[in-house]
Amino acid sequence: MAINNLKKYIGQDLQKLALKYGITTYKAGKQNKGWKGLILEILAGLENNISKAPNGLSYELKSVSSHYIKNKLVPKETMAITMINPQELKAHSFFESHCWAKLKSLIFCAVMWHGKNAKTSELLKVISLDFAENDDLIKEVRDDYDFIRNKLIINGFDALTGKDGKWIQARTKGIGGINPQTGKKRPVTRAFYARPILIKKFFEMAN
DNA sequence: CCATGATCATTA
DNA sequence: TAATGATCATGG
Repeated sequence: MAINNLKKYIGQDLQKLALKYGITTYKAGKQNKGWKGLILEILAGLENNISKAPNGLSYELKSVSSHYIKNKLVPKETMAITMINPQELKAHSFFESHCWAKLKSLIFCAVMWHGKNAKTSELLKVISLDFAENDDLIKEVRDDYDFIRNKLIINGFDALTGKDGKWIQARTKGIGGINPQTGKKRPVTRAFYARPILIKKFFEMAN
């Protein structure tokens, strides 16, 4: 079980493990922002399949930067869920979506946040969550999804913003910057993100 | 190029 | 300072 594999590493410095498995954490003064996620996938026994969604398995592995405030674990940031494909978003309802497939069964890792550009990070906590289609929380998340979906259908992809949604949002997520080959700006893409209050809920549910 | 792994940096 | 938008490395 992946959970137990991960729990063995609680309290350890993930950077040392990343080094051991040959994962780049920094390069030319910039951080590989995904390194924590990659090392956790290896530690869980997932064979680091970077390919598309279903991870090949029945759950989704996520991590989030957190810190302790008065002995309580508090998420610092939002969490990326999955990319938005405009065609698929139009065609699929929430429970048919990739977004739901990833959310309904996930393993959630809290990692220590040591400030911006910190090179070290310990694994704090590993929890697993399973949702049902009739959970109250899921119904509200579905409402957010439907809102975003309707906006896409009516106003188009460009009308979406990160402001929409109570629990989840449609934020920009892409490689960014300028394409050195063409000199043009790279296309803007979006992804579903879980807002911090949703992550807090996850922590509460695990208690 | 695009999707995956998220965090960084600027705005409001 | 919270929230939104921009950005980085990797691999198929």
